[in-house]
Amino acid sequence: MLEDEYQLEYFKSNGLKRKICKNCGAAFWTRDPDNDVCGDASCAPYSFIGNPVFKPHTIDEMREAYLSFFEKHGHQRIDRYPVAARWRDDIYLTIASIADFQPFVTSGVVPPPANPLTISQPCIRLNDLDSVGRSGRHLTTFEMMAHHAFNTEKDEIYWKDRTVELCDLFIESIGGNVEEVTYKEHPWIGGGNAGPSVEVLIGGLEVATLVFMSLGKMPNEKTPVELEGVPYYPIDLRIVDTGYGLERFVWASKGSPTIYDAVFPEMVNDLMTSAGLENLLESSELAKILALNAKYAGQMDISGSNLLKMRKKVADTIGVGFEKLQALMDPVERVYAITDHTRCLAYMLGDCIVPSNAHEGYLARLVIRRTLRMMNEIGLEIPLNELIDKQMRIIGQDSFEQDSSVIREIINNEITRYDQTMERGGRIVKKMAAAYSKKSEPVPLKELITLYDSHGIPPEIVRDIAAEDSVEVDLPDDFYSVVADMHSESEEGAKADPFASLRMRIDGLPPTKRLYYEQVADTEFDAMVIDTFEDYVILDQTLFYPEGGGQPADIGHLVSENSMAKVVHTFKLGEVILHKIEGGEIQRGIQVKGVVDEDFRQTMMRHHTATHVLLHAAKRILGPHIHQAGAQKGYESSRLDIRHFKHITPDELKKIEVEANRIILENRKIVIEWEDRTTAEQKYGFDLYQGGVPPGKLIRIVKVCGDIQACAGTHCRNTGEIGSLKIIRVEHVQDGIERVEFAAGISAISYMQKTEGLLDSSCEILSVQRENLPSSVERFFSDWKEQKKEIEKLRSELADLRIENISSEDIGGVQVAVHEIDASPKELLNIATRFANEGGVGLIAGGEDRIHVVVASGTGAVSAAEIVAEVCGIIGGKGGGKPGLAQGVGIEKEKLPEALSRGKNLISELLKQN
RNA sequence: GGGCUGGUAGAUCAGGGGAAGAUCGCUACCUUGGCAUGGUAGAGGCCGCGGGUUCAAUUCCCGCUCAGUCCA
Repeated sequence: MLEDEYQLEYFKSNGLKRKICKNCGAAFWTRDPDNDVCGDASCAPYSFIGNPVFKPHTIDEMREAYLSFFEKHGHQRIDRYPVAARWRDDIYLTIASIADFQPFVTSGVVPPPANPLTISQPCIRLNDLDSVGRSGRHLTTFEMMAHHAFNTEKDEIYWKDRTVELCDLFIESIGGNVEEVTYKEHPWIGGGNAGPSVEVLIGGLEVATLVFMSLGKMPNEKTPVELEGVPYYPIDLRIVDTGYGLERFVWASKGSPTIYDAVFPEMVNDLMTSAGLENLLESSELAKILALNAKYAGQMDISGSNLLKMRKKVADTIGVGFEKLQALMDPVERVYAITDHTRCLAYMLGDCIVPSNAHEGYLARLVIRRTLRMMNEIGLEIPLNELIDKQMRIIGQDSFEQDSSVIREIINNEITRYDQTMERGGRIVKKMAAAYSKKSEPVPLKELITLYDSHGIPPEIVRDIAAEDSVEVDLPDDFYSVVADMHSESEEGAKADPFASLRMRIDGLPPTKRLYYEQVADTEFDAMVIDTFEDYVILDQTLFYPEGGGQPADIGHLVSENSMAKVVHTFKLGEVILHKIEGGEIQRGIQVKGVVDEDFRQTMMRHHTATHVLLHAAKRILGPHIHQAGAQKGYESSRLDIRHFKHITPDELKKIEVEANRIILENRKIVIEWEDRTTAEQKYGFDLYQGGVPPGKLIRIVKVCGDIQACAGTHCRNTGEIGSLKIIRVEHVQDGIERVEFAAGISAISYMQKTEGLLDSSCEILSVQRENLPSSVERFFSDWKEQKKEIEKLRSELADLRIENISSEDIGGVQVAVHEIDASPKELLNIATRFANEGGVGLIAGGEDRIHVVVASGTGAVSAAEIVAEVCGIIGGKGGGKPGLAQGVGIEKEKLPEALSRGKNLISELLKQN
């Protein structure tokens, strides 16, 4: 394993000794010769509560103390990243400071923004949602203060000794005593990487983790280390990945009973008062309970049913009844959780997450709904909006991109929606409860799962509603895990890299020179064939744009002296561009002329630039929160997905279209520059990465009329070249994401021509002018409806008239009518039924090509279905129905008389039998 | 991205392979001095869209779409 990795010179020269914890057997380092436990809460209970281990700091003071400490020690301070990890496709939320630098910096593709650096990164983790508010220490949102150093063989910044030294120094700088600190050995594994790591513990609390990322799963020539049975290989880039829990430092500096009191003193106070719990705040009893609670919670995992166990333990220790304790703690815990959740929401919404039913938007909705439910449970009257607003003010309004008025609107939308869901849910539950009440059975687990999974009604609410009808509910403690398990069953493994063999093949080839950036207007170029295999050709340089950034690959031709090949696809693997060809013979080493399909390329360019223009226009019309959520260019049309919290109205769409075309008419110059990544990020912010995060130290910045993005696509030289932009439709792809489909340039014209074609052909059918089409269609539709009704009425009258002329005979006291009548199926039915209604039997048939047969029987003695089957069988068809009414069809008209008389005989036989 | 619900009258929903239903609301009339109410009659439906199976589809199957919801 990694034992040797912890034999630090720093430890030895500063008098730290390696010991084995007598409780858990883990190795740790300490200055205290009498200390024989590792210092983790499970081995050494919290001792800092009521007895702070640092000088008191508020959140802001502690953060500043940390960042300026590391600045003083040669680190560059970096602004925080958004909590929505939009530069990652594997996670939705920023869960650690190092997440900011994954994957490109940590894999060595992109240099870090500064080296070494320090940052305080707000992180959101929803894994322990249930423990938040209860354990005294769990939070959904926390700031991970960190310093990172990225070491390569050429450029060694610092490694383990210096990291631990800095940790000691920092602790001292805030008034901590390093004699009380233990460093616990704790090999770290995560996300394909691994390395030694130490946990920094003081007063029973883990306040920081120092990770030394130095191993990776990818095999290389170096000797691997085995961790948990998996070999890990030393990697070139060794990263100091530290994480100091800001909130925990503040907590340890105040020694309050819970982390919430330390971090949100003002919020907790206000909420307690609003919830009518203000007198509790004074009580020393509560403080004692909370401290005890936090202490035990530190020692055990309180998820699931463990929470109850813990509460019983607390109740026993202080000699209070379990029920009483529960009643006391419930509202307090809710207050804590609400305090935490509203800060979480402030960050989520402030960083432009829009609630939705998918992706990170769903997580925001989840937190909103939890918060609303808890607010409801303790009868908080303050609107959720105000709480979030207040959190944003405490954090500092400038830290957020999103406008607070937009957040207000979003929250109000969510509340309405939640109310609707609950109302709908209430009805469903009521109905279900009634059903089980009748059976006098409890509502089974299966129903609860359906209610939650498909209708969003939490089982607790089902229980409460069902209780009103005194129906029990079969609700296990681990309900949510049961649901989670059910979902995880259908997961699939990751797909294999489809290009693995190609990658091997092109390994060692030089990067292809990309001409398409410099020679934007050109479509022809000369190149040397560097390699060719299967259908692929690799050139030393190319004008063909490879698929990427939502822009499809260029197509065209490669021409050699004696052959011509069609280029059907172009794509990039690493730095090498591959051309897929059809037909023709292209050999390695020869010179070729490349010809890019001009019309295709120009259309792509227009569509690409138009995408930027459209985004900017949407931002102007809808508000500053508009972000790109995805984009795809095409030949006939392209689409742009934008984040917005409600449907775009037709009126807004028109305005956006006009605005976009205005920008085109202004013929604004498009500026494209390569800039240093770090400076660009500082200058323009993370809005740069709306279309994804490109790798590289230098990034290509595209500026279109105030819209600034890192973009690798090909663009027009000025907005006028787009020609025109026509919005085709807006589609609601998922909650919080609207997809705008549009066409630019000639494609826009083609689209309009196509639409006009539809209009014209419709007009032609009705023989009306275009401007009269809507009114004509309306008239036709309402006429159609009216006439339909009129026809039905007339038919029924006709049937009335006809029936008077239709004879029936008395068979065994029953009126039987058998006739062929030329009428529609519906009318036949009408006539037949009239006989049945008076206790008789009607067998009526009619029609030309398809002969419909209807039998209606008003007597139990004759089964209509039986008669119809028989009659239809004779005329080569089928039929059936119920005993009282049956229908069928047949095609052999010449046999109808025979069939009818057979039917009549059958009826009389049946009647006589009776 | 995946799973699960659902789309039927203005609203809330029932039904289910053989003539589209209930409740509330709406309109008119009756009861009353007037109102609440009670009674009677009536208007109001491409049973989400497109395809398939079937003699017959609102109902079964497939695709789409819209809405809801849970999970990653």
